[in-house]
This record gives sequence, structure tokens and C-alpha cells, in this order.
Amino acid sequence: MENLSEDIADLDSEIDVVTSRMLSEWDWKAQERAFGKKDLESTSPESSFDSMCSSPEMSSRSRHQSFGHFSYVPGHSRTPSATSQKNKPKMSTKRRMKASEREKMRMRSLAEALHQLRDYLPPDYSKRGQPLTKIQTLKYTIEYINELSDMLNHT
DNA sequence: TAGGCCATCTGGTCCT
DNA sequence: AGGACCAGATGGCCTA
Repeated sequence: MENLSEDIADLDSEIDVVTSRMLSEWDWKAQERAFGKKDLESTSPESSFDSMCSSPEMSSRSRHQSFGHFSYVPGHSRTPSATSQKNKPKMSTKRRMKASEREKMRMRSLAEALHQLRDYLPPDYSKRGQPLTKIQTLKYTIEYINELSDMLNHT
């Protein structure tokens, strides 16, 4: 029981380390471990060709509906009025692709951090032996930390 | 087959 | 100007 506070401190610092590491650097080796070669290929800088295949010009245009001369990206309900959009110059294709790559990396590091966080939860949390979803991971983590805090407070 | 989860793309907004 | 973050949409995969 006395180890509890150490455990919490450990967990805390580990989470810190993990998140800061994931956010500050992009370790391709780790990526290979986490996502496998196929994904890696698709994320290496040169392979931004993959993202090209899945990028605005190549795939997204085919994946998302394309209506004639303009590309309709459904669901941009937040898009302001047509007038205000007219005033705003569109991002260049090159810049858009770069932004997409960054966003992809960002979301992957987030997913990786969640995977690692999942490892700190006791196995009881994953019922039926299925891996926890992202949301479950976050919710159970909160639950777990609360439990640990309660235990600490009652010692 | 429907529904859940996930990865990805994208435009908007805020910040440096 | 460009990067980071956010939220909506879409399509693929998987499971009940």
C-alpha cells in the first residue's frame, strides 16, 4: 500500500514522459513498432506520395464527392457564408498537403500516446479481452486515478 | 447489415 | 505566413 503513492507518481511521470516525447519528436522506429511497415511507408516524407494518393488531388477528391469543376467537401457546415469565403484566399495545394501531413502525424502521436496510456490500466478494465477504445481508455483512466486517489486518502 | 471505431482529409481559427 | 489545434465529414474495417 505504501507503494501506491509511488505508483501514482510513476504513472504520472510516465504519462508526462510519454506525451512529451510523443509530442516533441517523431521517432520513426517507434512508428514502425506502433504502426507497422505499411503505415510507415505511407508516412515517410518521400512517401508523402501515399498521402498524395490520399491527398486532396488524388484521392480525397475521389473519396469525397467531387462535383464537376469544384470539389465539394461535405460537412463543412462551419464554413461561413460564401461571401466571406470568397474573400479568403484558398490555401495552396502544397501548403494544404503539408498541413495534412502534419495533422496526420499529430493524430498518430495522439493515438500512440493513448495506446501507451492503455498499458497502465489494470487488465480488469478491458473486459472480454478486447482492447479498450480511445474513449474507454480516457474514461477508465480518470476512474482509475480517482480510485487510487481515494485509496491514498484513506491510508 | 447496422453500428461502432478509427484514420484521414479539410477549412476555420488562433497564435507566434 | 505558417504551424497547431479543432471539429465535421467520409470511407474502411470489424463485430454482433
